[in-house]
Amino acid sequence: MEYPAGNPNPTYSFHLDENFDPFGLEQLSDYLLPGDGFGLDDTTMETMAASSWSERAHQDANASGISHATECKRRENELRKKKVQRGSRVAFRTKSELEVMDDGYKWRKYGKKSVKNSPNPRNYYRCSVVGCPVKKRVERDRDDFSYVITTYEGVHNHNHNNETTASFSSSSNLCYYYADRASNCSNSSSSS
DNA sequence: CGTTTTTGACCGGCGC
DNA sequence: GCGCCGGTCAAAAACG
Repeated sequence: MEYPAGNPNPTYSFHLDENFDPFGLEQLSDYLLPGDGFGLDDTTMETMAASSWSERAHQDANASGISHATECKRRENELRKKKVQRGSRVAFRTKSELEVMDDGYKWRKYGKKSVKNSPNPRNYYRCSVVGCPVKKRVERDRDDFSYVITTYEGVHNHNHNNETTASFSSSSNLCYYYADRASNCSNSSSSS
């Protein structure tokens, strides 16, 4: 699929320029939640972050019928392993009707899976540049379908191509990234 | 005709 | 072990 010129999603506010480059936020990604920790509002997220996802773990433990302690342990192991194996990881939650947003890179889809406890499928993409290790996942928020969760993994070993980044016009928007501290990167840009 | 999407198969980890 | 679950592969189809 070829992106239309400019940003296909007018409410998508993140830029790859000096202001906001998610790929430069490696230090934050150390605190990211494991995969199924998504789908929270910011209040819950803050609570969760403060308690090491204890709250969410509790919910999931109840849902799957295992003990809270076991679920917490599982999550800890998951996070630790992924930190070692995968390095940096950053997730965004964006209000959008479109799921695929132009972030300045070209992506090739390589998988699609339905995930447990969510009616929405998860899509897997890899950076089209050969040898580049970066992957991303895109899925709708299980709790609020008007939001899209995009998770980036890894760091590009090349520059983003300028053609697709050329013109960005974005209005103000909510865009949370999942880190130890909930950040509202609401951003209004008047550039065209 | 080269590249990307689609989609079921496959696989490895983990809980039981 | 077995089955579930999330992630990836790969062949064929679709695309432009």
